[in-house]
Amino acid sequence: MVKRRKSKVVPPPSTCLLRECTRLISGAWTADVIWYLHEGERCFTELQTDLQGVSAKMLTIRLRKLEQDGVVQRLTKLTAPPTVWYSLTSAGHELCGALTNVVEIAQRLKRAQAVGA
Amino acid sequence: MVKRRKSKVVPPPSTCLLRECTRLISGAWTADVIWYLHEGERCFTELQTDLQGVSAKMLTIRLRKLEQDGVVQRLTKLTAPPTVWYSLTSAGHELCGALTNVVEIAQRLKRAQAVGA
DNA sequence: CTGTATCCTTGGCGATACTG
DNA sequence: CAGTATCGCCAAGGATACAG
Repeated sequence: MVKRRKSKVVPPPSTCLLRECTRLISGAWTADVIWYLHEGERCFTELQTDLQGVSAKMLTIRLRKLEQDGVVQRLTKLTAPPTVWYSLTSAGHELCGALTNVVEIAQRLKRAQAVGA
Repeated sequence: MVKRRKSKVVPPPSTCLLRECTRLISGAWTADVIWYLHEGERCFTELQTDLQGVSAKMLTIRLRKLEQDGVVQRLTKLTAPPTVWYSLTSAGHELCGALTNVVEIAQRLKRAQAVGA
């Protein structure tokens, strides 16, 4: 059953250019995954440790989405206990760099706020 | 009543540096507000029109938060029907620039994805 | 080890009505 | 015009258990 009250799930494409793009880094843990992957190749449990508090479910979802978006690469190594390694693509590294700029500005704003208030 | 089951609202400050920063641009319409404000000073209803679909409540919340974060400025003009003008601070413009970089990368990734799939 | 499936809670956000 | 207050829905995401 669809159950639409008015017209909820309406994606007006005009103003959504930005939203489509911010969707790339939206969601809990997304930025964190990119951040920790920037430090180098990591396997699943390592990431889960790094992100301290993320559930396996969310980590999987985020990694799948980022892989699909071309931000991270998945590499299965057929070792005795098979492990999977994740790393950033070149675009992923670029994205991380751009994100870093945002973070810097955010930090500066936070400091300014702390001084001001 | 606080009602904690395990230890839900735990804000471990170590890994949360990034989250604190991404929090700045998180939430529906936040990026859009910054985006449209970048084009110049806008009043409340103009923004509401620009953002096509935002409720007054959310717009107010976003503007208040962005103002509090030092991203936007609020200026009340005591005209006959009093109007309020919003604009980006200098930091806000920087933030918008940084966001633009992210958007560019996101667009490129989207094109690559369209080609690849 | 690396996930996947299910259940359940929380709060983000839309809708609506009211105020100065 | 520029908000504020209240209600309610729904989806994001945490917890847990299970699978390859």
